[in-house]
This record gives sequence, C-alpha cells and structure tokens, in this order.
Amino acid sequence: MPGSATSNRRTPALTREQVAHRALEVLDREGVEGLSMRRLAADLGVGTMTLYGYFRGKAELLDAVVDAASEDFDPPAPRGTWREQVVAYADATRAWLLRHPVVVQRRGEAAIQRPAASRITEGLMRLLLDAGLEPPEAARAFRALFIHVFGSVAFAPREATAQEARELHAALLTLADDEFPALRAVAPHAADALGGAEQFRFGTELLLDAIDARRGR
Amino acid sequence: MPGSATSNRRTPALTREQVAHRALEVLDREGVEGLSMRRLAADLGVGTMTLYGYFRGKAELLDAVVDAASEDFDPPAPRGTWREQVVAYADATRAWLLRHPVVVQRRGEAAIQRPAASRITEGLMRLLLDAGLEPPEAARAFRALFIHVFGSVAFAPREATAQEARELHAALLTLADDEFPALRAVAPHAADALGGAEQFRFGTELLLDAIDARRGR
DNA sequence: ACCTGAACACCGTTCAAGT
DNA sequence: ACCTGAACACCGTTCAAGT
Repeated sequence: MPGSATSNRRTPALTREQVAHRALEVLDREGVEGLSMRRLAADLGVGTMTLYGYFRGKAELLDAVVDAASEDFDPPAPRGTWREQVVAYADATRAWLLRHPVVVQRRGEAAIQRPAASRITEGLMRLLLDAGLEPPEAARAFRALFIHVFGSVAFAPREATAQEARELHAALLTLADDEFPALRAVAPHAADALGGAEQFRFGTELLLDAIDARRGR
Repeated sequence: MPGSATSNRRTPALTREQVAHRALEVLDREGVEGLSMRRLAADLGVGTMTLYGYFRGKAELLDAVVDAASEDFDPPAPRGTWREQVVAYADATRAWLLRHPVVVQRRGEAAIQRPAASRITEGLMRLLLDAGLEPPEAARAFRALFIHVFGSVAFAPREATAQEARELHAALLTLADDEFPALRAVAPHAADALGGAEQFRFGTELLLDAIDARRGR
C-alpha cells in the first residue's frame, strides 16, 4: 500500500515532547554532564542529526527540557497560615529542583522565561501578595526567597553523611589555631549546617521572620 | 657553556602559580566557558601537554585557579557595629565573586577545601561569633549568608538595564491575567528586584534582621 | 517531508618519544 | 628533567545527500 506508506513517512517518528522528556530522564539520572546530542540520539535510536529536525540546537532542546521538568512541580495544598504556606512552597520548590538539577544549571546561565516555569513563580508571588505585602516588597521578598531556594540546591543540596561529617570535623581541626580560631570553634557544628532539609528550613525561617516583621511597615 | 645550559634546562619555564594566574585572567575576561587546556597552553606559548607537567589535569588546575582568585579577596576594614561589618563583608565577598565567576561555578560542583578560601570563611564566621552567636547558631547563620551571597552571584548577579527593565515589564504584561494575576501585579517592580547590589543588600538585611532578633535567645 | 552520514572545528587526556 | 606531537575518545553543528 504505497498511500499508507507515504503518510507514515510524513508522520515524524517522535515529537518534541518525547525527545525533551527522554533528555530530562537522562539528565535526572546521569547529571547535567551526562547529556550529549549524540548520546540522546543513540538512546532514542535515531541519527544524531535527526534531533536537529526537532530543535534548532542544544539550547532549544534544553528550553523544552525545562518545560518538561516544570510539569513535574508539585504545588503544596494551600493549608495553614500564609507563613506555613510559603514554607511548604519553598520546600516543594527545593524538592522539585533536587529532582531536576538541569533547571538550576540552566537558571545559572540565564533567566528562564517559559510559561510553564512562570506558573511556579506565580504561586509564590501570590502567597506573598495575599500575605499583605505591597507589590514592591513582594517582588523583593520573592527574589530573596528565590535566591535562597536556588542557592541552597546549587551550593548546599544535602546533609553530610556520618562519614563526611567526621571528615569535615577532622579537616577543620587540622587548621592552624592562631589563624582559624572561628572555624575551629564551630568545627563540631559545621556538618549540621552544611546543607540539606534542616539547614534549608532554617534559612527559610530566617527570611520569613524578617519578611513578617516588615510586613505592612 | 654546557653547564649553565644544563641548569637552565632544569629550571621549568613556568611555575604552577604563573599558569594558574594566567588561567584566572582568561576565565575572568572570557567567562567560565572560555578556558581550555589547549587555548591556555597556546596563550602561554607552550605545547598543550606541557600543562600536564604542572597539573594532573584540568580539575587540579582549577583548584590552583581558586587559590589564585582567593588572593584577590579584599576584606573590609573592621569598622562599625557587628552588623555593619557583616554587611560590608557580604558586599566584599559578592564583589570578589563577581570578579571571579569561576569560583562560583567551581563551588557549584563541590565544596571548596583550600586554605586560602578558608581564610574568607574564617573572617565571616569570626564576625558572627564576635556578635555573640553560639557556635551551632553561628554555623547555621553562616551557611544562610553563604547561600545568599553565592546564590545572588549565581542567580541574580546584576541590575536590569533600562532596556531589560522595559522588556521584562512588557513580557510580564503579556501573561494571561486570569492565570498570572500576581506576576502582573508586580510587573512594574520586577526589574528592581531582578538582581544587583540593592537587591543583594535587601536580602542581606533580611537575614541579619532575623539573626539579630534570635541572637542570644 | 523527513532523516542522516561525513566532515569540521573543537574538547581533555594517554602514550610514546624527543631533547 | 622537562617538554610535546600524535592519537584516542569524545563534543555541537554545518553541509550535502539520501529516501
């Protein structure tokens, strides 16, 4: 049947979304260095250059990857005080970024202007406005929280393991006591503050203490 | 004079420090993507493989680059209240990171354990201890400030230009008003909160408000 | 219309060899 | 002891061609 063979040829074997989702899977699993156009194409069972029929280049593919990741954001149920809601929203955003480190990396290169990602921004901004912040203060408070969330994932993503905690403690105690008295003094506590969920919560609460105190002032 | 020719041959044409400083210059000027072993070697007028006589590989070179960058940190004079000193220290650290983006990138990959960089950590930790924070709180407060400083440079490094401000404002107003009411409400203020020195100071002050309020509690 | 191999201009690093 | 060209195993992307 030549007719049906012809129409089959006109139907692309893949969609942009399928390619982007597969790329996201690879990035989630193997990390941000793990994706190349060649490797992704091989993964999908197509020639490398086939991908360039779907995307102008890797940058455009990564935009679509961020869109695919954005679908996976899990907004918390709006329960509790505004402050509890912001805490829950920050935690949800952190968890989302930990699942999809490519989003953090991509945001480090340039601001993300994608409708799907803007929905996540919208949710937090709305909580701040609903809390009674005026738009200028809401914008500033939003950015401070944004930096805290992205900064935590980029620079303090997880707790130290017991092994790492011991090593960090020991490493700090090897420092000269005349030159590093402060680092030596906090050595037993450094691992607790290295990163992870508790340290993240601590930072969120600090910011909210101050945002709350300034509210309506 | 064969004797002196022989001893000249034994003296390396370069030192690790010279190579690291040149690499830092290239990275500061051209950005984090601008450095390759081949390009750096050509810059120094040596064969690519010569660099591997000084460094085991690119990772070790980048460690030395971070050391070279650390020399350039400019600690503020200890003047004013502890709070003013922390603000000045945060500003100095931000300015330093803006001069040397490779440090931010490198810290995003793994914690930096280099004595030269630890001196910068020490300075801030000492301010917090001197302010009367107990070591566990100092460690947590330090990390919150650290995330703010690194996060700001990574994700909100500079102010919007007038042009960018107009474009951001306009872009936010193209969003659907039923789906993005909060982003539309803050549209006129979004550019002010995009990044740069003022937004950075705002975040620093938020954290210090809360750290101060908790001090000694 | 859709797909793709070959080629180009890059990487970091290993190896073997040159002085 | 110090330096390095050739080679290997990768990149992203352009080009020209195949169905």
